[in-house]
Amino acid sequence: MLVDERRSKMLQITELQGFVSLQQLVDELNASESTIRRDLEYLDGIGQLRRTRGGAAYIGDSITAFDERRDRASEQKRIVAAATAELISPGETVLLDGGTTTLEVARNLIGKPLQVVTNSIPIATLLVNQDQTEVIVVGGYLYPRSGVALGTYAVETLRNVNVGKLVMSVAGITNEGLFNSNLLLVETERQMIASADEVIVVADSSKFGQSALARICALEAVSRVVVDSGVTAEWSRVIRNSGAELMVVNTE
Amino acid sequence: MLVDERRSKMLQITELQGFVSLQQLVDELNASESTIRRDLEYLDGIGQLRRTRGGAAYIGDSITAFDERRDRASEQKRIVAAATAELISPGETVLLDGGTTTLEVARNLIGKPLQVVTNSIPIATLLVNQDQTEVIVVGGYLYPRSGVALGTYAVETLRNVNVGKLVMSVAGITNEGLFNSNLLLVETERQMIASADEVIVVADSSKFGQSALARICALEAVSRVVVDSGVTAEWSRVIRNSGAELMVVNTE
DNA sequence: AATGTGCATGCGATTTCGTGCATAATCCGG
DNA sequence: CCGGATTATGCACGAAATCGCATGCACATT
Repeated sequence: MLVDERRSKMLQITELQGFVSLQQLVDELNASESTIRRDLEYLDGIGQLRRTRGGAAYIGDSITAFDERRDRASEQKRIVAAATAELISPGETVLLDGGTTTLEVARNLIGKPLQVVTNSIPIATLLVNQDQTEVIVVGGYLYPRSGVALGTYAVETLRNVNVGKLVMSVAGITNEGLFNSNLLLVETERQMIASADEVIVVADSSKFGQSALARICALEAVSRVVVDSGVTAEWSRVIRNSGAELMVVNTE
Repeated sequence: MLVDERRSKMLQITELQGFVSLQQLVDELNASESTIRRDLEYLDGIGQLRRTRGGAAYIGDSITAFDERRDRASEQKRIVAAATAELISPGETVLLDGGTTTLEVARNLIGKPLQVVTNSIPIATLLVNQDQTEVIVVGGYLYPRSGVALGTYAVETLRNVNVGKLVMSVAGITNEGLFNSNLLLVETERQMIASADEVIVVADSSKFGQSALARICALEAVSRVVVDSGVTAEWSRVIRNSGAELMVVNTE
């Protein structure tokens, strides 16, 4: 491994986590403790990070202005997201919708060789520097706060795309189908569904029975639903009757 | 294999990966270690890449360019970027190309009510949460490390866009016109120019006389050039003769 | 006081670099 | 077409930089 390469990876790890222990760097970079210390000394010297006892901390000027530590997913959401990521095999082409849950899924996809299509800027930011992942970003009007591209341009681009699997989250699931609370978003998601062979919906059990402003599609359009173990037997039956495969993840 | 062909491939490999080991170049190009060393020496000499122990690193607009020490050059870049931002009036629609310089311009646009179109994920990330700024992101294949969307999708989207001003940076400026080092990037930038009423080029004086792999356009296509005060009288004359307005920013 | 953890330094081993020189390829004027 | 000149390439070897291990010290905890 080259010197610059190693130092660059150190910074990447540090930025992603905020803090790193010296030991973690030793493990992940396959270098000796001394080498890591010397690198830290150098990087601290040029002001790229700050040494601390036992490791280092990242300093400011975050290019990924999305504070990933802010919208940290709950433990339960993380487990469901990890299970969803397991459904994606290396080499696949997958379309990731925006949202904190799918962002968490994306985190669990790091390291797999994949082609990822997304309209979410946070997801694109997360994956763009992973060498195994090829990222195609869907353009459009950027919705503030959530950082997802919506609208005509997004729909138009998606129309020219075809992917194996779509991973999306929703605001509500009822007998009538899937719901979300934003019309632009729903319009975009409809095209996503049309562009995907298989539709995977990630939801937590509280979403069942919840309706929202706009209906995305019927349950029949869904191939698979991933949910935490809080889901009731009744809703499990509804989902299975619709033809979707239900995957309940143990989150106790 | 021809000399230029080999060196061109070296640059291509280096740009794509960010780092390249000498050994990898030896293997992939079927040349001896000495030859590669001499090529690296040459390419480093003309500023196309940076030699490092054991290999080479890509020079250029990369969002992971951690080695950018806080020297006078980046201070210059900030001043020039700030002056460029002054050219943009509230209410305008502006297209921002990717790159560290244009990112710096974007920082100076914060607070102005604007409609910003960009193919740069870092710029989109920076501006998406500013209430006064409406962001339209251009989709496409995300180029690793620099975080800009390129390729067919990007060109296609840009074709349907029209903006008042385009702000772009380049790798080189000669009598022949503007140059950049990446074919996909150049293809996208050509469409940007076609979609803009006014083309503003931001450059530092060291770029003058520098050529690169691919030509973007002739000087006549440029409306305005912003540059630091290191530019020579001769180059100033060349630019003015081409019909572009030259804006020299005092960076002493 | 004993123990544990982190840090800086010195030193030998290893890798990489630059240079000199011989050989091969290419160019060019006649 | 040819022969000399120029340039490019490959190999070898001494010099220099880097890496990893070991040692000793500082500081905190038990």
